[in-house]
Formats: sequence, structure tokens, C-alpha cells
Amino acid sequence: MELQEAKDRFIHTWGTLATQWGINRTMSQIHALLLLSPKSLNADEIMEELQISRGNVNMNLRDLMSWGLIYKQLLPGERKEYFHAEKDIWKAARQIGRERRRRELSPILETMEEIKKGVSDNSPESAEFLKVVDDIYAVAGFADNTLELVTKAEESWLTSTFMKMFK
Amino acid sequence: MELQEAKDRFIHTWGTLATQWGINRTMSQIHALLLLSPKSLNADEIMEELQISRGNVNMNLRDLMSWGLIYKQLLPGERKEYFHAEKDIWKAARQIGRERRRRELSPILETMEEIKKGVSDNSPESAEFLKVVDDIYAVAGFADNTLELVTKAEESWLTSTFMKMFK
DNA sequence: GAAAACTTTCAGAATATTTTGAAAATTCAA
DNA sequence: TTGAATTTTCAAAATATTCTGAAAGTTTTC
Repeated sequence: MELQEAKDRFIHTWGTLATQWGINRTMSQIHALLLLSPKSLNADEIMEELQISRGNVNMNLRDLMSWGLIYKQLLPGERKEYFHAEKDIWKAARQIGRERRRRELSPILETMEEIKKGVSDNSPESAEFLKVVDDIYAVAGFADNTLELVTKAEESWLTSTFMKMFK
Repeated sequence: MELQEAKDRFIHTWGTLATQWGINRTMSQIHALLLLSPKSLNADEIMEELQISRGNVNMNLRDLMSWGLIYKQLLPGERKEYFHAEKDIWKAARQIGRERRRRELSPILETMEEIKKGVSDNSPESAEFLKVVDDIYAVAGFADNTLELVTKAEESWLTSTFMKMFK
């Protein structure tokens, strides 16, 4: 297999996998492209490489920055903005964990708390309902704590101490 | 707040949150409805409650069964099929973890392995590319192991031993 | 084995999301 | 300033996903 072919396959596959867990295909492909690119790329280069429109590139670059997965770079003597990915994959993974906590788990925890507050009577039916809400709260909290633990850990710690737990 | 109102809010919110992490809204709402329902429900009751079509109900019930989150039940003397949710939320959460490993992490691991195999030459460019692929493989493997650990654990163990790690 | 009761399928409709591309806004050099 | 270079926005188009409802399929009863 040609190296370029393998890279293209990687970029393509990455985009496909992403859609499966609710992430925009183009965003993943841009991320993959930047992950593999030794040098920073500008919007035109990304447009050309992935054959997508300027607006699409712009929007997804901003999205990727909001996830903390890529950085904007201003090259001396260049007007255009250049972008490069966080190359430390462990760091990137921790960043994704952090964002998913914030975007997915926090809303669950908040909503469950609000719903709990709203149910004031103490009928058996209410108790039963509150049990479900409480349980979901506990599970979400557990997931949140686990992710926090993992995302705050250093890679070195993860690959040594924590990994031993899986033997 | 009326109890029914709280339940409706729960079902509605659950559906909205789900879309945020790539899960069908109706599927989540059916799941929420069954979670809160003390008795098993049949397709007609779900249609009525959530105001959705028969086809939609049927498809999402099957989907929920494939996730192992609900069960089909045949009530004596009844022709219709009834459905009820796994009420042990910890068990349900472990089930989701198991499925996500299978559906999301396994494909990443497989793809990265295949891509690695495909790159045979040992130029510096290939080495650089393989580094990225290897790193992603390692991170996905770590996530897979962590999820395996957590999904195989018993609730009692989770809430006691493992939880202490977060103090 | 025929009819009734129920479930499943699936083509087309409805809805939601993503993408485009051109216009508007911004930035920067002269 | 001006205007060329660049980025951002956003309405409309393209695409993808979800939902409907009626027809086809299946199961059960008589």
C-alpha cells in the first residue's frame, strides 16, 4: 500500500467512524488530516485536500478549536491563518473526555437535580419515580468521576499505575 | 409540580439529551417511558403515549432490545407483546458500556490494525504516520480496557472499592 | 384452513443536519 | 484612509436521518 493511500484511508475511515458516535464527518476528516500533516495547513489547503467548501472548512475549524483539538497559528510573513492538531494523542483524548463531561454529563446531572427538586409530595408513586431519577444521577455521577479521574491523570501515570489494574 | 408533569419532563429531556450524543430521540423517549412505567407496555400504548406511528415504535423497540435495555414479555391471555425496561440502572449502564465497546471501540482497533499492516516500507514519513496510528490504537485500547473493567464489575464493587479512588 | 389479531417492512414524506457559495465583515499593508 | 486579502456569516441547496402509514407477513384462534 502506498503511504498516501494509507493516509487517505485513515482520513476517510476516521470520518466514517466519527459519524457512528454522533460527530460530524467533515470535522473528523479535518482533524485526521491535521493529525497526519507535519506542517500547519491553511483553509485553502484543507479545501483542496478534502474537496470541501470554504464555509464548511471555516465552521469545522472553529468547532475543532472549541474542542481544544487544534490550534490556530500565525506564520510570520503570512496573512493566512494556519492550523495544526494537538499531536499528543493522549492529551487530545483527555481533552475530548473533558469536553464530553462538560457537554454530555453535566447537563444530565443538572437536569436530574432540577427534576428531583420539582417533585415535592411523598406518595409511593413519587418515591418510585425519584428512585429512577436518583439512580440515573448516581450513574452519571460515577461516569463523570471516572472521566475526571482519567482526564486529569498524566499519560505516564495512566500507562503505568492505572494499566496494572487490568492485568 | 405535578408528578405526571415531572415524568413528562423527564421523558422529553431524556430524548433531547440523547440526540446530543448521537442517539435517536424517539428511542430514548421510549426507553424513558418504559423506565418510568411500573407495568409493561405494548406498542399501542407507546404509540398513544408518545404520539408516534406504529412503524416508528416497532423499529425503536427492536433497537432498544438489541442494546439489551428492554425486554419483550408475553403476558398470559394476551396476544400483544409487552415491553419493559431493565430497571437496574447500573446494569443498564454496564450494558450500554458493553455495546459501545463493541460498536465504537472495536471498529477503531480493527481499522488501526489493518492500516498498520498495510504500511510496509520504513521511510521516516511512514514511521511518523505509524506513530499516529499506534498512538490512536493505544488510546482506544486503554478506553476499551477501562470500559471492560467497569462494565464487568458488580455494582456493589463499583460503589465501594472503585469509588474510593475518587476521594 | 380461514379469518382475526397482531407485528414487520419499506417506499415515500417529513424533518434535521450538513454543505455550499456568494455577500458581508474584518484585517492588514501601504 | 483605501483596497486587496482573508475570514466569517448565512440563506438556500444538498444530503442524511427519522417517521409515517398502509401493505405484506406472521401468528393464533376458532
